[in-house]
Amino acid sequence: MSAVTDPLVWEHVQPAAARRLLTGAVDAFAERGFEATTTRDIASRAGMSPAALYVHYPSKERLLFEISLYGHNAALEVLRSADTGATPADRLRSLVAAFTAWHARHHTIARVVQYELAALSPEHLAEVATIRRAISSQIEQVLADGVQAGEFAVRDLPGTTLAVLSLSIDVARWYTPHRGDPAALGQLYADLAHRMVQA
Amino acid sequence: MSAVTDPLVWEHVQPAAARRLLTGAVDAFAERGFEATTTRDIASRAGMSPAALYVHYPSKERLLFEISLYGHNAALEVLRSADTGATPADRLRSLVAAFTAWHARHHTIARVVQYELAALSPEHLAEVATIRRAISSQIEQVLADGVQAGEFAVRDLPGTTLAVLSLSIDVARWYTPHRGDPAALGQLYADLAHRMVQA
DNA sequence: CGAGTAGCTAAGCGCTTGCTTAGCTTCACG
DNA sequence: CGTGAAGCTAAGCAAGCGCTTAGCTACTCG
Repeated sequence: MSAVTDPLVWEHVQPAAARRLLTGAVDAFAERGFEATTTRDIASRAGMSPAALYVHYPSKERLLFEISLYGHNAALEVLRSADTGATPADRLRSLVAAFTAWHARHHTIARVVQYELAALSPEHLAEVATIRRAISSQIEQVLADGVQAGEFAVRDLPGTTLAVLSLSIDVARWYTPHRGDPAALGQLYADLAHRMVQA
Repeated sequence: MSAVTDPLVWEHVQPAAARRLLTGAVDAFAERGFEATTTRDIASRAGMSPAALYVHYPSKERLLFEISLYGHNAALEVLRSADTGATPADRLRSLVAAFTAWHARHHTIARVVQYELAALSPEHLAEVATIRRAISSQIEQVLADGVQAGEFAVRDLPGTTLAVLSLSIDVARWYTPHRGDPAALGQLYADLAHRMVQA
């Protein structure tokens, strides 16, 4: 049950106590949701009293925002560095494989990223929404390039973009480590996505 | 924002006051999640005092369970009556179109069904889990039939089953009425799913 | 050494939560 | 007409919530 988030991902968070609080919050938010998680729960996962949380973060929502912002940026970065390949087909396969594998490998972070948007303040939501649009554009561009090159046959470009993203995003909902290797899942999904669009 | 659930769907819930509470709960759970929804919120959507809720339902969780159980059964029923067609390809297209359109048309119910499982009691969760397995089997069987008939080329049957389901389920996360006609979306997704598996 | 600061805890404040109680009104039915 | 059940509300209870306060300890640095 208690899937403990890899602390290496959060090495940039200093001091260590702030990092322990943050990883505890990721696990709690992913397992039970933001609203069902108490500040006492987060603090006790970090081995501290509830008040210690407020030494490092001004509110529970701010903790969520830091996780969500970092997670969105990480996902976008994964896409940007995976947009490689000679043809649109190669690029699409690389993008989908990387995006899917990220959602599996970091499924606790991904769950917070994808399913706790409603708990963000309007200002914070607007900030991550910008990143979400960039993520979506990255996929849409490759599909458009593939159509232009005659490699892809796509009837509804925005709809198909959303479907390709959907496939990877939904991994965060159901994935657990016993469901297999993230990289293998990425390959399977790259194949499925490619077949969805190829001419 | 406040997408009001079609009361026609809940005609079997009697008396009318119980139905108003239930549709209010569906809307509130879909918009804000089970944990963020208060019994006062549900009651006020039904135009009643908080105590009136307990005349009709023993707890907030029971309200969630009735919604979730009904929603799961409705989704399974939609699949069972859509499993028609001469070939596995026709059957798959029909299943995916119907399942996808249901998630769009009833996206508030679907959101509760797909994203509030963690708030159910262990006993209630076990009950809906049975229905979820039946839903999954329905798709897996068609894919297996298609492979046997040589119509489909599927490397990883459980993985592909999950992917096909994923595509439709994720509709509940992002769909709003302004995103177009549920039936058209169903056709698009039927096409995408078919292409994912065809030999 | 002495002062300041960072990091923490015990205690608790004001408020909201799910749910209960007591009692009122309406209406079917002998 | 009288009685009981059904359906509702006003009021409120105990528990738990996010967050604050006051104060302690350990460490850095002039």
